[in-house]
Amino acid sequence: MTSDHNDYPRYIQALQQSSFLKDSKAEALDQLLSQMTAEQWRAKTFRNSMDVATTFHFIVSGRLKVYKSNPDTGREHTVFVLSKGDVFDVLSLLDTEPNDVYWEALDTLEVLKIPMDQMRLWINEYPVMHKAIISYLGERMQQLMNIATDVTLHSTLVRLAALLLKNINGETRKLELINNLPNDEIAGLIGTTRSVVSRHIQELKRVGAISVSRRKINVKNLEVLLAIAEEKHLP
Amino acid sequence: MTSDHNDYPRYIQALQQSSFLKDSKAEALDQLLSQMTAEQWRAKTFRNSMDVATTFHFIVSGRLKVYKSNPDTGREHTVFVLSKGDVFDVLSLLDTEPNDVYWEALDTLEVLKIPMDQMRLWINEYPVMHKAIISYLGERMQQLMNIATDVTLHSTLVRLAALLLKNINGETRKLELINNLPNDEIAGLIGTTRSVVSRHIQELKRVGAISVSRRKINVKNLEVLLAIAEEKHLP
DNA sequence: CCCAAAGTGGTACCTAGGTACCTGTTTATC
DNA sequence: GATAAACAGGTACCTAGGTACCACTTTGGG
Repeated sequence: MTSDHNDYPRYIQALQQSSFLKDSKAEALDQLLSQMTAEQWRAKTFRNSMDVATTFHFIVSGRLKVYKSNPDTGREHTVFVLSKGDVFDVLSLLDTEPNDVYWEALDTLEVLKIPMDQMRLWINEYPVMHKAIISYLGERMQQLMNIATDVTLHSTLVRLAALLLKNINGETRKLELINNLPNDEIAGLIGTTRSVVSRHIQELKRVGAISVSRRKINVKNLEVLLAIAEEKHLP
Repeated sequence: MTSDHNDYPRYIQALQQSSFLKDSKAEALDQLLSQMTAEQWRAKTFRNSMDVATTFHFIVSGRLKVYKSNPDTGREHTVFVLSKGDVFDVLSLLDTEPNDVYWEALDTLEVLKIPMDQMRLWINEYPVMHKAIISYLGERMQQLMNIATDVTLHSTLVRLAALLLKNINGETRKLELINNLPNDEIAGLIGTTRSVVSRHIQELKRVGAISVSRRKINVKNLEVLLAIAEEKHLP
């Protein structure tokens, strides 16, 4: 892509905002963007590890879920929801053994893509990137450790309350990132099934913690939600 | 520690074997070991993130479990079992937010320790370490992703069978790393409770997949175990 | 060597959460 | 705008797995 492209400033801004590239200089980003191609994914399009192993992606807008599934039972577990500034797949970038993971667009997704080899070359040209990658991986590892143990250490109701709290914007008190998602997707995020989520949403409405209108969850009572998430809520 | 120490050759050998240090030169390892102190942990001694945040550890011998727990219920989930050549805590090394994790010795544990700051300095002197750390983190992340989704995607029996298969030595057909562990600890590894493990061990004995003698599990029939792990076993 | 106390494993009972079935709601087609 | 098809959510029923209780086995102190 050349710098006279219509969306060039918007793309540069998206790259600048990425925590993955946070220590990179402007000219390095220019050089990177010049090698990239823009692509649109319609909602619900998905790829697996094979498909994305040879291309590295930056998200410009939209949401993408990263999940594993059991084809025999149809159960899914969503590990991350990625959005603006996030990248995938970091593991392929590191040349680890292929890991069968799926990526699926939750909305219309705008990505910038670059061949994996070129991305590796670019990183080697800017050694400061190694530190950035390490801290990115460290953060993700910590998140993964929590996700890994959450399912066994806490009940589904507690996990649902914690999920809502994690995604509330401090100022607007509105849900971010996970708003507008059907019960299906919420279930995947806490490692359970849709019907259990539905049941718990009824319960949370009943105790006045939330209200639901047109597929949007509104938090009504933070204190109750906190009490549930911290397992202080005696039903 | 000076190079005239009795166990010096054994320690050097342990460091050489570590995948974390695999690309390091002999003199770099000497320099590292010179700054280290040996320490023994008796079985069942444990530390949390606070305790180990300021010291970096290398395991020389023995096994160490890394786990999270819910103090309200007493449930525990073991994330990793570390042994000879493994290191902890990598996340503290990266200066990420403290993560409340516990470490507990499963046997008598021999570690080499070094102040965290000195470890950071040493790494910065040997830039090849950055790549080693990245690939170490990548591998662990992949493992964590599997652990995170296993609990929701597979039943406890399937997870137990898979755990046994993962720890069988290809040649001797004996269990490694997890042998000799009480049902308690096995339960922590697959994210369930001791009683469920006990019940499943009865079941596996009944179908002839394993036998148990003096707290040691012996795999009798790999095919049956594989069928269960791959969910092809119709009970 | 005896006894207490801690450690380990087995199992009956019960409940959290999963399956299956249903109703209502939105989107696409002619 | 009518109708089908896909999508979304609610809930009765049932089972996998957790709790609680027991019995046996090992360890350590006098």
